Amino acid sequence: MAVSEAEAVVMEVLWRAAPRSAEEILAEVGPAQDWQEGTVKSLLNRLLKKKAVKAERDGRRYLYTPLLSREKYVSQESKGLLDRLFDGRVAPLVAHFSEQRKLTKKDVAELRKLLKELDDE
Amino acid sequence: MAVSEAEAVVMEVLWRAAPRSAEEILAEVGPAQDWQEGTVKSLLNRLLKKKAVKAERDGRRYLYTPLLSREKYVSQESKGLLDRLFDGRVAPLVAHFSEQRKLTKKDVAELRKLLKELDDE
DNA sequence: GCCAAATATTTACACGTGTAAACATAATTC
DNA sequence: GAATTATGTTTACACGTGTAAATATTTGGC
Repeated sequence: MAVSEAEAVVMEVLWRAAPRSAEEILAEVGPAQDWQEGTVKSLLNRLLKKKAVKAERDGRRYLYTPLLSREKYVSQESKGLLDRLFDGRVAPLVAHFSEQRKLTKKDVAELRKLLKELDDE
Repeated sequence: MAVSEAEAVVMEVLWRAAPRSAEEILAEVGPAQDWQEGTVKSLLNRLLKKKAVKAERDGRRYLYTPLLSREKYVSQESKGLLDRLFDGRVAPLVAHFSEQRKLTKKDVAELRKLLKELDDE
């Protein structure tokens, strides 16, 4: 089953650094999300059930570590969107952002570089 | 409230051509989705409630027309993904697909062209 | 050894979603 | 005009999600 959006917030914390305890996760995410301890615990337990994280006892608490990699998660999410909305093709996606004026100068520069590098292969 | 995934399937049909009746929508989508009539009706009613479509009577049935444009929907979805996973920036997204070898030759050619056109502005 | 603090586990609850069955109503056909 | 057909409307139900309260358990401190 898929990792939900709230669960992904917890995963992001763990992807930044792991292993971590529920308390540490709350400390990092609490301010932004305004969550209670119980909320984080529930999310962690659901992530455990989904095998997206594992837990190991550390004294009286657990430390959580991702089993699902960010790369894999990002791939799934991105591919989903691409397939659903852009017929699986990248260029139309970029064209869309271009039309929406969502390409920054930095984006354009980086895309140029990226394409150039593709040449050299 | 957001248009859900099953609802979006119905929207796609209406975006291809509208107005359309529930029956027509089912005919187009049924084979792929294996839905019953009632399912389509429910989805249409939810879309009505969300103001994503409007309905006008046509004899004994209704004809449905999108109120939410595909452009707008695609923008919302795309921006959501971009913000959640790529810090709102397009180049890293494309880099991701590049690393995953998801860029076809056609994509690359189109991206080149797109960048060239951005030059001429 | 008992209490309080820290932590985990269980249970909850409202809402959205996917999926339709059941029911209502209106028009059509015989 | 009664039965059938087409269509819409209401209700349902299981599951996931966001959010947590309630409860249980462990353990460190006295």
